[in-house]
Amino acid sequence: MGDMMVRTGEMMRIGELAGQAGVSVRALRYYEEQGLLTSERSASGQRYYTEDAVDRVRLIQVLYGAGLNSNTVRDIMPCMDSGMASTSMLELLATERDRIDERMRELAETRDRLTTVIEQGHATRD
Amino acid sequence: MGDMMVRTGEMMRIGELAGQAGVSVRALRYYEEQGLLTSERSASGQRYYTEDAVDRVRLIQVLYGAGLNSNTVRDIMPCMDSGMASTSMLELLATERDRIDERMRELAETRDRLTTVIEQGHATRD
DNA sequence: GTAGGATCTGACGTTGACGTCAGAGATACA
DNA sequence: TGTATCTCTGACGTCAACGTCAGATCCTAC
Repeated sequence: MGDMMVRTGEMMRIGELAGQAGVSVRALRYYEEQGLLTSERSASGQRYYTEDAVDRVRLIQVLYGAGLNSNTVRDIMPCMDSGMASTSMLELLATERDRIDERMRELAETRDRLTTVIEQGHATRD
Repeated sequence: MGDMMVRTGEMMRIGELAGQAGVSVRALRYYEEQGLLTSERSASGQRYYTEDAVDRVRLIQVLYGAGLNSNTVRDIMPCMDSGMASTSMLELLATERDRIDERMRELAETRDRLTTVIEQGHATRD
């Protein structure tokens, strides 16, 4: 069965992809379920991935980390790959970027607030 | 019963606090449950708050927004109020501040990545 | 004193990105 | 050929910060 696959030697199975990308096997299945990641299947249904899936998974993680949800990630993944985007895509991208900027401003404010308390605390400790 | 309360005139009930602080009534009860917010109770069990509860609730929101959980917020609230902190508190504060800094770095990276794609998209559209 | 809104205490529901488990088939290696 | 490990598909569990609902109680205004 294995030799019926094309380019088997160059491909990896889900466990190795999980290891290389630093996520769980469950997460990879979830990404596929959400339409964020595709895989070739062997005749018996086993998933096989090419090397570039590693970067793709890492990108998914990064976008999730920035607070985007599955739907948004699915929408913008194509133009992250291709570098091409329609006008509406560009708007979406800009919206998300602005959201991230706003989030960073909030975080900066909170950090400054913490810093103030820390400095006060050090000053009080004399 | 009402005239058994002290300083009733200066205090507000939960609905008004929710309105002034911009959160839900349910959220305020949850904060109390988590030990983040206290209230005086009337003989019949109604919650009453002073004006400064508004700022306290907003601070809770800000800290939640920065990704801190209830336990951490409960731990650092005292020194946010008093400006005084023990050595271990200062460490906790610094840890959280560093976490926020790290988070901001991640966000900046993602934002730059989105910006690159946006600029590529605009360039392609000629 | 009574209608109507505000508040009370449980207690179950929600959401998203997975974790975890069960049972069965697939693969790799001695 | 055996067997240890990996992978498969459901499907239910988790966690945090609340949302929502029920039924009872409270407060305010007329």
